[in-house]
Amino acid sequence: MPRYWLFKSEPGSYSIDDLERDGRTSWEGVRNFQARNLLRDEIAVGEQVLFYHSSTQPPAVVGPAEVVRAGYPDPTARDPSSRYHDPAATEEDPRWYMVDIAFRERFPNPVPLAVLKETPGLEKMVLTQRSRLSVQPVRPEEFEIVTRLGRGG
DNA sequence: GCCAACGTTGGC
DNA sequence: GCCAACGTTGGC
Repeated sequence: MPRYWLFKSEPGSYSIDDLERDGRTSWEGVRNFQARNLLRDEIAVGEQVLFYHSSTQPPAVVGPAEVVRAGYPDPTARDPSSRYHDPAATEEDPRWYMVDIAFRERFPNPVPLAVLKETPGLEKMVLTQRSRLSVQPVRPEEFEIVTRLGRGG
């Protein structure tokens, strides 16, 4: 049973435009243990991801993407020149993980956070309850509702 | 720019 | 192992 996820990114850092241009990308830089555990252990190839723009006006889900490579060590953790460098990461214990995702679609109608908050069926979304988690699970019915809104229906 | 929420760190 | 201090995220 495939599962669904939501990945947050500040568009100034990496946006849906960047993903569309690149085709695919590695989701580096996640430095939160709960999110790390999802990336390392749970998220599987073929699963769908809602791409969310945070810290922007308005914050919104901007389109779906797809997981094309499952969890593997995030090399930026061991790169001293990276802003994501973590001295605690070693080859034996990489500490931080990432997955690769591919562009699938850009919503004609990005779905703002305010709309998510007032849409029936989305009351329990992790996004509105534990908003700071940058990689989070999405229920199948939530994915369905959000993609319908994003496609304009 | 403010500030609430909350994850992480470190002293004890 | 607790918990206060601190830092970061992210909506507003």
